[in-house]
Amino acid sequence: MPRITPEHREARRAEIVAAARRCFSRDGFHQTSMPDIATEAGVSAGAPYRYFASKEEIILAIAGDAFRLVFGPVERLAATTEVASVGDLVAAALDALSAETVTDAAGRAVPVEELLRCAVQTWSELLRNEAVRARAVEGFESVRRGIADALRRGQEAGAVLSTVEPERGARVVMGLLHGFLLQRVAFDLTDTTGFTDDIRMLLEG
Amino acid sequence: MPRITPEHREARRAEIVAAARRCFSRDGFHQTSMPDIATEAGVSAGAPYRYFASKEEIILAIAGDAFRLVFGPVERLAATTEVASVGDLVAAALDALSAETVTDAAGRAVPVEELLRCAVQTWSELLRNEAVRARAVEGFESVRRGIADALRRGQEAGAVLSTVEPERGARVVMGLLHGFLLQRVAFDLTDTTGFTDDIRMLLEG
Amino acid sequence: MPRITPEHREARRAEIVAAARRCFSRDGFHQTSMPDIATEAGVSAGAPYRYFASKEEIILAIAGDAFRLVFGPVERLAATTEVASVGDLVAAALDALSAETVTDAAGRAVPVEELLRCAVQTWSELLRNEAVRARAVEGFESVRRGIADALRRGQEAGAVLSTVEPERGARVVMGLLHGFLLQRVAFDLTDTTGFTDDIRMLLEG
Amino acid sequence: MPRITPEHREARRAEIVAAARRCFSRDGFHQTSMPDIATEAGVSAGAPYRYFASKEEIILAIAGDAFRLVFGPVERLAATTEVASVGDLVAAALDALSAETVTDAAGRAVPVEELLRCAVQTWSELLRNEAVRARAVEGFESVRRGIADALRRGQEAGAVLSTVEPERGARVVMGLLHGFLLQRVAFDLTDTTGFTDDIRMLLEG
DNA sequence: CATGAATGAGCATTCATTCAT
DNA sequence: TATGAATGAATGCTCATTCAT
Repeated sequence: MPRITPEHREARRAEIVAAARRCFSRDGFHQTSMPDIATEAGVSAGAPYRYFASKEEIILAIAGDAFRLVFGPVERLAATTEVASVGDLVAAALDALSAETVTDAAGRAVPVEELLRCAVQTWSELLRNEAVRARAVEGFESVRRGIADALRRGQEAGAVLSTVEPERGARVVMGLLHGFLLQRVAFDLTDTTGFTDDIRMLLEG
Repeated sequence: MPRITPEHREARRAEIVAAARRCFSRDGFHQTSMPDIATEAGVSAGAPYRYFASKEEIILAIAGDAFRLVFGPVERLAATTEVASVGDLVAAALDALSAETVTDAAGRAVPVEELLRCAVQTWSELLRNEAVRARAVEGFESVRRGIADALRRGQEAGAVLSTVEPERGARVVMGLLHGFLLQRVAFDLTDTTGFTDDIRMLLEG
Repeated sequence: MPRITPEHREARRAEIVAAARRCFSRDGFHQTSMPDIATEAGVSAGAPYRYFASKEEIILAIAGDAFRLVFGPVERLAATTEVASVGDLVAAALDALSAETVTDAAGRAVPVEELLRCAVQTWSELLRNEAVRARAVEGFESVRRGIADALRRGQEAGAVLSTVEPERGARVVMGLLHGFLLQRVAFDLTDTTGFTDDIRMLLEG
Repeated sequence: MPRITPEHREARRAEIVAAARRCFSRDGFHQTSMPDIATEAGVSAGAPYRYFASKEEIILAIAGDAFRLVFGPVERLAATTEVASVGDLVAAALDALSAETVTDAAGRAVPVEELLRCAVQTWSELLRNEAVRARAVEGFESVRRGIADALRRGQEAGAVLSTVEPERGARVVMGLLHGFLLQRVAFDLTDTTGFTDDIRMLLEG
């Protein structure tokens, strides 16, 4: 019989992840030391190792979150939204990405800004870390499939041109979303509405 | 009087940069040590310090190259191309990004793949390195201006909708280019033609 | 009044010692962690500390066992055997050391192989651990005295040369026993009979 | 062209080995930290890593020395001595082991006491370190062969019983030598002459 | 009594950088 | 100039031990 409840354990783990996310967001994966994370979490130097076998596992957990949480609203939207034009779809997705926080599986609010800063670093990491890459690709494909479905439904409803191939069209939409995210987090271009309007303009004339 | 000619010195510097680029592309900025770079360049451990004050300066040099060289062809294209539709512009840009190598200021061929892998890492780096950020923003704005000009010329020629605001429209085009580059280098989606066709389809119906 | 009986307590302690012995034999004193021992014993991480104040105390207990148990049969033999030649004595001792298991004070069977592997490590340990040294010396001297007595009885019976000084002759016999044990456990030379025959040959011509 | 001569490099390496030997002899392999070794050698914490890839490599080097140097005189003796009785052979060997120092390949004097204390620890180490074991077995077999040869020559000269099988007789002699070394270093029994006399007495009546 | 979570000092190792030659 | 040996601070990680429950 454990001395702490599974809930407590889960909460402690979440605190460490949150601390790591703050550190990574602020200083980067490689400029953050394990003692930094422990200090930020207010625990001892050894404590994180009771929840993660290595620093890489923490990075992996956060890389997974970055994709899952950031694109969670987009996926839900793509699955449920009324059939709409491509412009509507992109606009709705960017809108979903513009919240201050998103909610994780346990209902905790996670700052989108932190997640995005970690997500960009994940792109570097997946270049030579197979575990990170696998998680990123899985997240990417999941969102892409969701968007492709939405495009398909749009075509059935006549709101999307039937000449667009949904799978490939979804790739272009993903490109726009990633492109926007990069501009927002790395180049401080945070004007979502303007970007959305411009896309509509280009797409719909 | 110098014991080595400026040309020799410049060539030696370029060798070190090229070695660093190979290492960074293969192993990442932070998994590459200065001795690694020296070894890859076939010089002594101290040699790089005669050309760069620190590892950060090498990263900075390569970050600058990554943006300048990758987007150089796009800029030239935006400046010189016959006025065209937005689809044409994007297609031409992606086409330019699909070469095996680009040529640096001294006429040396530089593998695009290496540059792109460094560029993605630069996005991480600029999050907390002001010097890298400055260089990246400078490159970004330069390309964006070029594209905006091209859009303006397109509007004058009637090939681009006059309702598009060139500066902001250029931002969307940059988003598409970055989104494509990320997919190519991080998610192995290398089908340029398909991507281009899909963009055209979405843009032009 | 205790919640567990002394018997239970003693049994639990013996389990921990046995687990530690297996770990030490397999991985060495210093490559075995306290959690390793607890896991091997199937108890909690804190449990060993209710029976031993420190890891060193466990090592000490096992060091004592190593000498006491390994040489127990030799001592009994030296005390009880019919007077015999030196060759007989050594042969009988090596024979006693060749059993699969020996029996501890509480009647538990303990694998000789494990004890020997711990004994060899004890030789290292006693070089700088006074407590271990004391226990080892005590065991050594006890066995040596037993062998000296046997030699004395042999001399009285005319089976051992009267010119042999028993105390010092016993030291040579101990050297042979230790030398054999080392060869067996460290150099995989397990041919007891051959070794015995050769000793006889050398001793008795 | 190296900045230090190979001689200087070799000397530096030898200093580090000597420092490690002192530390290991005093505190044991596992109680000695790499910083301890560096401090003892009067060099920086990183310096040993320019000569040895890891702590294990230092242990390995010293394990090799322990066997080679300690038994070097014995091997030379076995190879060159006038044919003699087994008692003479053992006596000469123990005599050779009783010097204060032995000389390594480069002519440096190495304290025998230190080597022996390291040798005893090597017996522990070889139980679970294949590299150490290989080196130890190689040294053991080499000496044993030398002793077997000496026995064979003794038999030819009529000084050793022809019924003794040299290879196996050599094993008994090795047992006596190891047994003596253990007593000397671990049990403070340093009286070589007494031990020798007793062996003679037992062997030759 | 027993548990196992938590601690925090300690360790092996790396690496950016310096500087005597 | 160029070399490469040396430095030493910093890092990821382990583990003996404690103690609240």
